[in-house]
Amino acid sequence: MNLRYQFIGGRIMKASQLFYPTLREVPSEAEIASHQLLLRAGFIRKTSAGVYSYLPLAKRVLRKIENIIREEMDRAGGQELMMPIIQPQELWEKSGRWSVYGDEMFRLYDRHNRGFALGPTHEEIITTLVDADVQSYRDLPLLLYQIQNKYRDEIRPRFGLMRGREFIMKDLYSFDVDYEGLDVSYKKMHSAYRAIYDRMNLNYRVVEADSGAIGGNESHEFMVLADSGECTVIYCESCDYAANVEKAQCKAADDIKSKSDLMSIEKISTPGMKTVHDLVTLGISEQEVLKTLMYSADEEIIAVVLRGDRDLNEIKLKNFLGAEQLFMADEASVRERCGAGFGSLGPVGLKLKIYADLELTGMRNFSCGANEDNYHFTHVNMGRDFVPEAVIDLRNAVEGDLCPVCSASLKSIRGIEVGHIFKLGTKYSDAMGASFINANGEEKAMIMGCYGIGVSRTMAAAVEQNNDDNGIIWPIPIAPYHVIIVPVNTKKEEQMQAANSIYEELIADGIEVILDDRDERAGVKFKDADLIGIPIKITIGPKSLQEKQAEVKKRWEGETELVPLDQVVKTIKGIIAAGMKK
RNA sequence: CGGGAUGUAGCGCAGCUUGGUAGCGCGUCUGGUUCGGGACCAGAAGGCCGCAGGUUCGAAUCCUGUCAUCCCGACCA
Repeated sequence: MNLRYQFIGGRIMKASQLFYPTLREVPSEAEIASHQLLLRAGFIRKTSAGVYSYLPLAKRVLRKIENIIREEMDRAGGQELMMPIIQPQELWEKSGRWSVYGDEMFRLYDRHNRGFALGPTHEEIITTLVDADVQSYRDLPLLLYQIQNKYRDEIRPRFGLMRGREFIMKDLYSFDVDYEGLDVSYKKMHSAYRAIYDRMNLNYRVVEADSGAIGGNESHEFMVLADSGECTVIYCESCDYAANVEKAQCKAADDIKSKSDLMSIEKISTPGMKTVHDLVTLGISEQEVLKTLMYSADEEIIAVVLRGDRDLNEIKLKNFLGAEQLFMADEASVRERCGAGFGSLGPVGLKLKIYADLELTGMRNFSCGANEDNYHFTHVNMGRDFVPEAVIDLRNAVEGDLCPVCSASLKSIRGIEVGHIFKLGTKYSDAMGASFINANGEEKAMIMGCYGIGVSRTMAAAVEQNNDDNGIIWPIPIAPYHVIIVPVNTKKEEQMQAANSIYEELIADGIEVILDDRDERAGVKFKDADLIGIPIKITIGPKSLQEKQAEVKKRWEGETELVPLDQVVKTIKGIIAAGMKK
């Protein structure tokens, strides 16, 4: 393999000149490993909440990630372009998202008071662009991508690069003549994404996802597995099923159907009891309680019922209802409609549409609010005491649920969403009027897909997954430098001579290497080398030098290997080649 | 947006209760001794105590406002 695989810029490779200000102490604002380490190791500095400067080491990592992405996008037939960050209001009004996007969108106004958005995404621009210059089916399919800064005024930026307000993203948009074409483009991207994360040596999983506000019907997320992840992934060890918890289906669990006889409904006094947990003090378990939630779905108040210990999945509810807006009803209007406040609600006698979770099918004789403050019913049964509008899958899947595909027990794990691919269909091509003339001379809307990768977030995710007490451990394919050479004492000429000659040889072979020529004590240099996470460290010290040897240590392993000086370059090349392929 | 916390030197913090002109550790600079996992000694530089008002003879400290940052939550009754 050719190690001279990419030149990512930067000629300064001597630590004495490199700008990587390391910190001995943890900045107090940083909570998670990637944030702390990227700050401490001199990769990033905060400019304002959720907005960061990327220092030279970080820039190199970003370039490597970008280059891997570029190669795979190009291989899949993508063409790179670049679109503006500043986007005119009128484009966003055309798609209807100027109002829909809300506070998440940074807005600014020019001297003529014309509105602009700082692009949170680029569907509007690209669709307009393609509309203007693509008229014929002969020009399709088209796969266009860019790597660009994006802006989202997050409610709460957090965790450093994980959830920033300015971030780097690769976004590709596909334009096809029909849905079969979209399937082809989607599959190309799916495998390109796998190739990208494989090449970066990240431990990830592809999961089924909800396509959310962007619209469309098929969607996958690429999750880098890490405890600090903001997403919960539900997956099956017996088959390939994996889904974002927002999407994960719950099976109707026939086998847990209660066999007890139906008992008569009974009203009990429950003074002051408002929560499911309160009822537990009466000897009723959370599994025997029926929880009633009131929602306002496009102005209509509805009731949702599910088992007391379960969590409602609002996305499932929203999708089922096809509602534009869904939020919990306020207590005043609930009291007006139901005659009781939160905590005393139940489905019995309710004159509202009731949506019941699938799991309730298997429940008998449960307890719920009586729609009268301080009273509950026990021995309530669905079908007899109330009839729901629909019985559907409404709850969040949890570990131990049955796999919807193979019925094995599901597991749950945390993940960082680093990639997301969508089938969009014609949502934007319709809105922006992006059409073409097909072979029969008919005008048709282009069928679109969009495919994103959080570049800066991927860098953080890589750190999150690859670190130890001493610092970062970069996977070789995205490490800022492959090798760091540490002469134990820069004042000893023979050490510097040996270090320099290895340094020159490695550079000549296209290997990216830092020579730590600083007049520092060995301990300081070792600590910094570990902190910034360079995968391979070569130590030149008096002990081994006497034997004409250097010490080679992999950052991810404990042992040091003694290598004859004239074999060092060969050894290093071997380690890198193995690390690039892994 | 709701709740909580914090703003004092590049970083980490003390001082604030009980007002009296700012301190510690790390880092930085100079000199020396050291030199294989964040050395030691001596010296030095560095602060509109977030900002704006107010109280007071006097404010980092008390009061009001404001801004910023971080954490939790944002509707599971």
